[in-house]
Amino acid sequence: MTMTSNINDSLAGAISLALKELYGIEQQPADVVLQETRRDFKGDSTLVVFPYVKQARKSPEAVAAEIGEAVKKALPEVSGYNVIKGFLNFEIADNYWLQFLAEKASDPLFGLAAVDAKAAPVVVEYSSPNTNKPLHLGHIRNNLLGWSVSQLLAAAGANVKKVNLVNDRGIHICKSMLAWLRYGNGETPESSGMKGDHLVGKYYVEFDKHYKDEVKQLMESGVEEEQAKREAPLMVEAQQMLKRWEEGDKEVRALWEKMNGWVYAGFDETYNRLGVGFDKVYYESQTYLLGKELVQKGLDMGVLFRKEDGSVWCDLTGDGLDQKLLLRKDGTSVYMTQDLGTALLRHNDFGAERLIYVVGNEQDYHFKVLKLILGKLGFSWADKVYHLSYGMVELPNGKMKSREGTVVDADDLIDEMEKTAEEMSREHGKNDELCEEERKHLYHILALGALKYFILKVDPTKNMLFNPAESIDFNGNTGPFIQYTHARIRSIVRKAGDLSEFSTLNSQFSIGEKERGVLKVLHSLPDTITAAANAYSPAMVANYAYDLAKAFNSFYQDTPILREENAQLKAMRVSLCAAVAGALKNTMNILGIEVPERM
RNA sequence: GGCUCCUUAGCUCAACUGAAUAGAGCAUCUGACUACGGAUCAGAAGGUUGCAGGUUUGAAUCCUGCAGGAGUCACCA
Repeated sequence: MTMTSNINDSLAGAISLALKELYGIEQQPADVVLQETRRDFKGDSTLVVFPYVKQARKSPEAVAAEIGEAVKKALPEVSGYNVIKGFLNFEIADNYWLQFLAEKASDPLFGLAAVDAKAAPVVVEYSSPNTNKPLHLGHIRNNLLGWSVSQLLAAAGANVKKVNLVNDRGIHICKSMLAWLRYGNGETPESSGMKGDHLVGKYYVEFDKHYKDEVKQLMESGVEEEQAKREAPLMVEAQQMLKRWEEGDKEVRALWEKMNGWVYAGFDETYNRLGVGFDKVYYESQTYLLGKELVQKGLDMGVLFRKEDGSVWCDLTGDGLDQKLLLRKDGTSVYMTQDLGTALLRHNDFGAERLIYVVGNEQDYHFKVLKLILGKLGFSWADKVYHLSYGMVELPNGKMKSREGTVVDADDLIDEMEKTAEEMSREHGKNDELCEEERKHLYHILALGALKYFILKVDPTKNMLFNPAESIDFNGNTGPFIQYTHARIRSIVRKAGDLSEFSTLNSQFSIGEKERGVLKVLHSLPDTITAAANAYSPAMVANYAYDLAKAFNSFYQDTPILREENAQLKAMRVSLCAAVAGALKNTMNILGIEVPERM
């Protein structure tokens, strides 16, 4: 006998049938809600019968008992049931769990859906940095989320394409360029020994400093603040530079290319360390013109309008919003203009089923407007745009502020984590067999395991607090705890050698509570991945991996595995170990976290 | 000020579409090692789920009001 369906599906089907036969209640199997039986009660799967008692015209206890009896008769996998108030707890036979282990959980790809490469892709945009300063903690959450959500959707069967949209043009870039010209003395990454993105960032800060001085001086000479900000010579010059850039001025373009090149080299290094990547990279410098064309089209269609000063707007007052600027009076484009263009381009490039944007919740308004304007421009696919809006990262002493120097730099943070991982490993590790290079790699994956898990375990939609001290913790609900569990299991499996696969046919044993506990967590993996993908929530996967590791550790602590004398039982336990290791590896992989063989 | 979101143990976080006694980790305290890897496990303590109402057989979850916090309302991105 081979297993065809999941026990919960069987239960739902049988319950649906029983409801109809006993009480004439029409309830589709898909609508039958089953939940895991709470630890304190006997059973594996629970049906709450309260919703049916009114129609059944019987007491909750009676309804539960009648359904229980009918389901038990219908399904051989149900070994029994018990009723407590309106809760019907089904008990699932050992054989079901053993068969599940042998036939499903042992598959290295258990829980992962096959990807149809021909299906319309789901395009995930994430990272999308500005090229005027290096990546910081906020970008880290974005990058980890983007990568992980992509992995997650793929695990659920989607044909995912990861894209990055580099914001390589605009007034902010001009600020860095201008400051470098003025104050840089020809400094380069080579001459300074600085990473390119950090060097350019330094001049962005430099601009701000001098600009503020100018504003202050103007105000002291009696100019109003607003006017001073607008008319400070540095600002005027930066704007002129942007204009020259848009006109294709050779000198400006050459400098722009040089400095952006520095930044890209720096970014690539950071992306590599974070273990993220893209299928396609867009540059706004190559796409913003399309946005301008769209604006012209909108004007022709009459859904946009031009003001007297020449600026172009979209009127959204009918949608309860404001008017939105799309082109400045000097004809240069703004953020929204570009995003309109890139959305169209991306739609044309991929014929996407969904366009997902991993962008912070500070831009909720922007995306609301983006979808509205796309709709007004007549694009039926506007509703395929999905803003995966994630919360801000805060520090124990409040928000990150560049002015106050509280920005946590991505590269520094990774350095810190790696140092700590090395210290921890030297103290606790069992890695004598590893060579120097392997050890370096180990420190790296432990450091990133800690960092990634710390960030991804939190519900993406919520703001989170990043406590540096806790993020490098290796105990409790952390990445390294799960990595450790994996390494330990792999050690057992290696020692077990090639035990012949256990067979459920002649198994002469019953499974213990701890084993059943682990099997049940394993069993819920496919459902967890589906639910997590629907919710775009790597956090659900992270918490799953932790639950599995904990269930396993508890089992491991008081159950002999290699010391077990009953060969069948031993084989089953080794098989269980291997299955858990596989599930940990796959779920951590969704989070972008590598698991080591030893640590 | 308008709009959006948030508030769960001392701290950081869970709780899938409303269901049994709201769960973990950290920190604190107590146990378990000549170990199939102790970076572990077992246990104790810790809660009026911001406050006040309402809907429901049943509310952390849904509705209303209030308080506190965040974001946004740019010719920045």
